[in-house]
Amino acid sequence: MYKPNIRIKDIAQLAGVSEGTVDRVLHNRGKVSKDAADKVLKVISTSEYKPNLIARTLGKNKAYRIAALVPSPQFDPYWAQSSVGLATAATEWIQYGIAIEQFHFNQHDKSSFLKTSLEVFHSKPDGILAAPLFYYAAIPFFKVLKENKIPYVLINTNIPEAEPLNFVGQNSFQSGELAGELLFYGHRNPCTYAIVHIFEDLENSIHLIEKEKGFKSFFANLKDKSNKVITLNLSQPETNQFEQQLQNLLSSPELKGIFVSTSKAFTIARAIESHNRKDIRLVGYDLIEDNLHYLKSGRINALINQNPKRQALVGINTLANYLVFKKESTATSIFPLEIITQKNLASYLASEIH
Amino acid sequence: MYKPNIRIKDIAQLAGVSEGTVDRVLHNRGKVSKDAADKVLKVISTSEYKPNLIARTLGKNKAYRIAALVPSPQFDPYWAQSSVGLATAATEWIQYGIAIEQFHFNQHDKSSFLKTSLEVFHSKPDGILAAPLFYYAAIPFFKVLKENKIPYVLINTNIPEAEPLNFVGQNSFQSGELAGELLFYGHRNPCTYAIVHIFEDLENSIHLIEKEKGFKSFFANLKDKSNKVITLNLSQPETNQFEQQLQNLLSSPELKGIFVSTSKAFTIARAIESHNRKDIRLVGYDLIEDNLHYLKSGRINALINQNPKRQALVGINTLANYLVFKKESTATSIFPLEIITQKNLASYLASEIH
DNA sequence: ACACGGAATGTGTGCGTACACACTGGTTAG
DNA sequence: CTAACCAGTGTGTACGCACACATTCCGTGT
Repeated sequence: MYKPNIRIKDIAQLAGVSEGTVDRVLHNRGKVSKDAADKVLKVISTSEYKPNLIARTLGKNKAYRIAALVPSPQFDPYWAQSSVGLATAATEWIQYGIAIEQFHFNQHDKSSFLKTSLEVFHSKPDGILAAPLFYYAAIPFFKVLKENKIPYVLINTNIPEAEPLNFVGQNSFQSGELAGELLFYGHRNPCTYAIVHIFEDLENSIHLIEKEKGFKSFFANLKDKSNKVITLNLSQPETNQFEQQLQNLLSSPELKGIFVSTSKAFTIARAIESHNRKDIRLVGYDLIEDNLHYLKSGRINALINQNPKRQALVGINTLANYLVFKKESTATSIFPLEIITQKNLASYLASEIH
Repeated sequence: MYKPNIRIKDIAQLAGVSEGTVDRVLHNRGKVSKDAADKVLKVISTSEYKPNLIARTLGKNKAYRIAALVPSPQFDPYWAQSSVGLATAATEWIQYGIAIEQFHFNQHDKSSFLKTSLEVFHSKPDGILAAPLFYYAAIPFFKVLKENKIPYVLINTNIPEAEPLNFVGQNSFQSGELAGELLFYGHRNPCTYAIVHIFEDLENSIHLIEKEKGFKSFFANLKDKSNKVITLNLSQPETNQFEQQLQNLLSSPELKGIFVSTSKAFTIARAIESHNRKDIRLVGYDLIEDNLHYLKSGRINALINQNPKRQALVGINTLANYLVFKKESTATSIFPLEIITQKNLASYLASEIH
């Protein structure tokens, strides 16, 4: 059975006022007497009015611009995938008059982030999607946005005090716990497990610190407390210092598991291979090509998928829904911690959004 | 930069005819002189006209009815989740004039499926979403639908020869392989692994057979061929026969892993507990309450999430997009094989669609 | 008493498409 | 010779909402 939706015209008739008044009440445009507003609200509360989104969009016919403040896709496959997500979102929303412009910054350079964020602001967009990799540097930026009433959505790294329209990403603490579980699963004897950060500005990278906490927490909560967990901050890959640090790490026979906190697990995989340490398990992040190679060969045991593409997509979707349809969003879109192994990799690659 | 789309009005102007004539040409309604048609076609060919879907839909203002042919949600938590997905989709699409009606059948009774499918057909829906659990019984049904040009989408179980608009579900073979991997991971010595079907009409359940094949294939492809794989078709749970069969199975000390092919892993978890076999790993399907209990306690080691809710949602989305916006879909929407463990369960439960 | 201002309310138009309907000019039947 | 017909063409309106603009109403100041 089909129940036609109630329209503004119907509400106006039921409340005994004009369509214009109903419209003002619905959109809080003011200039309505309490008497009239009450009548309208009464009808609305008993009638489950749902605006026809089709008509609304057609009526508006306004062009919105969304700016995306993200690391440059050229130098990091992770952010390349994110960028693809943005492009995908762009094609989906273009018919609703939404244009998405990407602004890229150097993910290892705080000043580049600051400079690009200024550019974003000066372009006066209607909404912003940002990956605020530099925690403390980003806070004033969002304060300004708030003052200028420009809505913004965060991906990848959360900054709760920035109070974004939405945060899209994973729970980093739980992610670290999961990494612990994946490395530990099936082991019986006490061993050493390492968490490795690679060339990161840790002070600004709250989410990496959280991963580390979760990782340590996993082992601390085991009944058997005899496992050892060590932390390592590595230098830039392909430098002498980097090789030296790995040399030290991999010479320990007790070491049975390495957790890489970013998408750079493949660099460690290479080192493990050249040291011929088949007994060491390796867990890292993300379905980027270099990682997949080692996942397939078994040298990486599991990857946790952060799904950068979908993060970008969902982020844009919230923003666009907010702008076009005035749909409020939930405060956070927490993504599941997807475990990728040899045998379910194909299914992830085959699914449309992975 | 924003490039406004060319409209019918613009084409009419460029071709020097009226909007009505352009409309007739666009829709092949005839009653157009060759002269006028040529002018219009010429303009169209050089202008990349894209109809505004919003305006088209608003103009049509047609109500569509989608029928969902799925197992009854009352007797199975898995299908309850699927049903929730349908309800969610319904609220999203109602504003586009799409109504979704659910038709439930008894998942253990082929004749119930046939009877309900007839009801669906007689309700003359504009589109159908079906979970064709009874493979061979379903084929003629889809043949009739094809003849009547009623579009349909399949979820859960694929019937390739039915040529649906879309199939939404997982690759069952890979799913079985993954189960093997999850049970095997970390084991060194040869053991016995069992795949267990619970109270299913196997002959009609192609997807369960596929899971079994995948499971066996995993062990067959290992270098070490000394593992043993056994298959078991159990009776209805909570019967004497069921308990007896489990008694036999669990008395084998070599048995180290059990893979339950459906969402009923919790029934096996109970049995393992009462037999006190801590050395047996257990892998099953789906985030239903009884399973979660045992996953949290560690009695179930991992669950593969089939995501019935999202399957229903995506299925309806393809159908609705096809009906409302004439958007063609991809032939299949393969879902990733999501691995759920103790440590990433929370993240799945927290994410909006799980 | 009248003009004025501002709040409250009503009316009308555009968005782009689809389709019903009206109109035109030329042919044909009565 | 007029009426009927018809292909070809143009016009107008509905779809439901948003928003600009027009109108009404009432109180206040002169």
